[in-house]
Amino acid sequence: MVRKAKRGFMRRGKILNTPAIRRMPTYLHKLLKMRLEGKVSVSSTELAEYMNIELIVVRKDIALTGISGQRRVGYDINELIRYIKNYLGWQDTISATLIGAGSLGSALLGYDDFNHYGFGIESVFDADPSKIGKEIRGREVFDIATLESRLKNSPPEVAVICVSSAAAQQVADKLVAIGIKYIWNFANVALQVPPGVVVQREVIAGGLAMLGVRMKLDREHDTGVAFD
Amino acid sequence: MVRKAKRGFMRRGKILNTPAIRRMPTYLHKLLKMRLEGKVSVSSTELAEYMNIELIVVRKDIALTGISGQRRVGYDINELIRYIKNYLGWQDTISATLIGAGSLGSALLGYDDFNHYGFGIESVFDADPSKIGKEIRGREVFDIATLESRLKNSPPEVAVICVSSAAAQQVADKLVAIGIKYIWNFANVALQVPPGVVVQREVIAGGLAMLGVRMKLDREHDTGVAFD
DNA sequence: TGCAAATAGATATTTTTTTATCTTTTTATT
DNA sequence: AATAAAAAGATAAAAAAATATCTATTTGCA
Repeated sequence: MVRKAKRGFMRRGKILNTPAIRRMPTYLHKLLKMRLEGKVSVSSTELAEYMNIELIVVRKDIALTGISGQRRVGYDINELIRYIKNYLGWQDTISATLIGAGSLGSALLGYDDFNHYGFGIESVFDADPSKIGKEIRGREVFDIATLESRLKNSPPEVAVICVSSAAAQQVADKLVAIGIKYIWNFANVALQVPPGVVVQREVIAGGLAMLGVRMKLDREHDTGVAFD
Repeated sequence: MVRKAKRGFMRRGKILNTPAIRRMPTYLHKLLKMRLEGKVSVSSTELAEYMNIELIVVRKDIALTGISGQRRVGYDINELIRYIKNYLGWQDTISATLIGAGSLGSALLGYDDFNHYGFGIESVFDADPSKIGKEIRGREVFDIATLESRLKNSPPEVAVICVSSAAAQQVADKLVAIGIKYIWNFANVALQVPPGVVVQREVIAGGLAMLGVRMKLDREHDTGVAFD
């Protein structure tokens, strides 16, 4: 029996497969490594074994990128790298600024894969006088008070927030003010931003939550249930 | 991991609602803050507005914890905190060791919320001679060569891997050898571990992938589609 | 008192994601 | 050349997650 929805659904056109998108960098990392090792093709079986996930998931994910493989052989590694990057919008370099030069910010600056992913952090800001003017991983740390004047003329596409949760909203407001539309937020707060501004939030403790639940389940009775 | 059902299907006794579990720490963080501010009850409406997600999602998530709310009022904050912690298996302290005292490891050591979440990093190991013996965030860094002798008698429940991707598998092998069953892996590799050992992997670039896809979609045609 | 509004709780439906199964192609082997 | 096996590709089904809708309860207020 069909019951008519009052206002119907906004069809999204099936564009954002979140879990699949999140798996892509892992494929990419492995593929880049395989390419360095001189390999030229890869099967979904191989990737599934590496990732410890079901073969069919890998095939579906790869299909999302639109690539064609060769039966009985697999996919051309170079081509697959290109297709994944393209699917993720990583074909050209994404310009970024980092706000917060603490240990997390420093870790991100040192994250080698960003080079391969075309993610370029071009400037670093902090409010801590003991950090301003110093270099972190080869980049000068600017006073956050100068953020507007330094960036407003050609703001980067993305801002990465690595400040304390107490300071994050204030930082976000500044970023919005200079026209930044994409924020990657590592602070432990849900930022309030105007419509049109996209916030991608990283909740570090999310993984700990998964671990906790799994430990609890194991304690209760051991099951062979897979989880991610 | 290979779960082969020739025909029909296997019923999973337990359900793991991954997205819901990952949202829990965010609720928890907000609730802890509200409690500090002296609030005693909270409605799902309030939490939904804070999180920028649908009200009904919040209600479903809260229902998972098994708490009962009061109609027209909401949930008792203290009680909800307790229920969420319990749902996540965070009611007692989880003992942990950290391998890798670089900037990411340091960031985790400084992550205040872990205290509230009952996650206790009790020891820190590194292979870098320039770090061994030094203190990081008040903790002495031990030589990873001493990992076995120091931990084998009473291994912590969880090990956090914050070493380079090149070293991660080797570290994981050591951890498995001393009987650690839960690994929280921040290195950019899929670790190979024996059955029974649980690896929770944090893929930092996953969020960047989401951002990239969103930017691409916006470029192609501006839509008002929400995403996470 | 009675009504409106806010909210939890329950149920139903839709959409998304994962998993299963079937089909085709290609390669290696006998 | 025939055959078997490995892999992609296609289709179908099931499970998981999100969303919509309905119901009951409580509170504040006219």
